[in-house]
Amino acid sequence: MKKTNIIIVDDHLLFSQALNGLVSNFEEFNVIKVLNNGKELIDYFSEKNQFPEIVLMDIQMPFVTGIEATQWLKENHPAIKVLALSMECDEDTILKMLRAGAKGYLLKDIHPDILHHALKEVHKNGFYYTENITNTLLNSINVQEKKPAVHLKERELEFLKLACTEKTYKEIADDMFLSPKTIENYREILFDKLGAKTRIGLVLYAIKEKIVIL
Amino acid sequence: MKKTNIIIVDDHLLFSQALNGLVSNFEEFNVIKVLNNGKELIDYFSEKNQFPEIVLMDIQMPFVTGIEATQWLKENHPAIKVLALSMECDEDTILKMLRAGAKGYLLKDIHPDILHHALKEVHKNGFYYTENITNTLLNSINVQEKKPAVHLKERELEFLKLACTEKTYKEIADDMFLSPKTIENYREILFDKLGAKTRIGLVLYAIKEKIVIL
DNA sequence: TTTTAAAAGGGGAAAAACCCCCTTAATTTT
DNA sequence: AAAATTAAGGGGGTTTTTCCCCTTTTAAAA
Repeated sequence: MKKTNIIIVDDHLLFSQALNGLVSNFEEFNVIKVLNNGKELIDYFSEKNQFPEIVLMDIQMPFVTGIEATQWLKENHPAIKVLALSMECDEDTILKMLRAGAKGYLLKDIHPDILHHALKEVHKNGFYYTENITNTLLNSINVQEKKPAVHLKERELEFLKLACTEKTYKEIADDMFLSPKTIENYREILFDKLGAKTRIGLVLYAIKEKIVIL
Repeated sequence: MKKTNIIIVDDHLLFSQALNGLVSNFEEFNVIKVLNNGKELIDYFSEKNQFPEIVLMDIQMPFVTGIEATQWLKENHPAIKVLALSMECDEDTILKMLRAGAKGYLLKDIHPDILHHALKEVHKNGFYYTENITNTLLNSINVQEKKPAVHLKERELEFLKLACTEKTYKEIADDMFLSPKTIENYREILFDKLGAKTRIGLVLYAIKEKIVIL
């Protein structure tokens, strides 16, 4: 029986080697390469090398993070399935990874049997999602409890939304029937409240907090 | 043992009555009311009536749909759990319902035992999500397909990502080991390619196309 | 090998964004 | 009624961005 090929990407050598030994013992799987970071992964694929079916991907890595590498794989080798393997369990990281296209997300302290099962599932069904992940997804969809630390007033919100367009402040002032100087005031207030230093910062905040939806 | 109170909301009288009989036979549950549509549900809650723990909610209904009613419940009686019961299985409807706060989603042609199990789960854990639902959620998050009509080169992409930060072009130039004037070139090229007029436009494009993930 | 195209860099100027500190009027709090 | 807060507006400055048109270097194609 042909084994399913796997690549491991992790910058902790000790861990990645241990993982290598572990996975190599699973009879259905075969580790064809162990890489140290996302950069190496991209390099590996850029050369004409043997392609894996599954990549076991760490998240925090130097140069190119697991999130970026996963995104790159999604765009360049969409058939390859990424199973994230991380020590982070914060919602934000999980979501970013899933959005980047990961087919599963495991914590590093799980039992080897779980890993084995997850690998088989990913190979068979194309994904493996634990209850934990499902909950995270649902939390992210049921926004409600996400309390913005800062409370924005109506007019500030209005300005913020307009700041997320290509209008100049002068044009925004016209739209809001205010003087450009007043708009400058709103800008400074929001810089302060949101911890931004430039208009780009305002835009990033507004999108992140879903104040504007793209 | 105190039974868990349930309200059924469905405009198909034949079905809602049959469901009533069915659920009333589950020993842990008790149907306290059968309503015909979302409007009646809101009215019911607006009077001082006995509150249920769980609402079995149909989706397409006249006057106020199941989605609207669920949203209303989330805002006004967040402790009450909604289990959606529908004939629709299209992704969009499921997502809307989940976003409105439904704790589960079942198709009407399931086996009564599944309904029983789902009700117990919802009561115990607060939710019941089938694999189908999980997949829908993930599909909605992995919206891959839409390839940008424009092809961006590696370096342009790199610049674009950096443009989505609060760095000045000068700082971006340093990061990319290029002269600020070269960066200006990239900017102009991207303005042209992406139809942007300002840096804000670049940011909006990059986020929309998931070139940067927030 | 010439031609062509892409990548990198530049001058100069206008517009927009950013910064700090300040005033006035209205509203709210105390 | 006095004090504090908020909304609106401003002066005058620096920095950054935007714009247009141009040169050099490098790489690829004919």
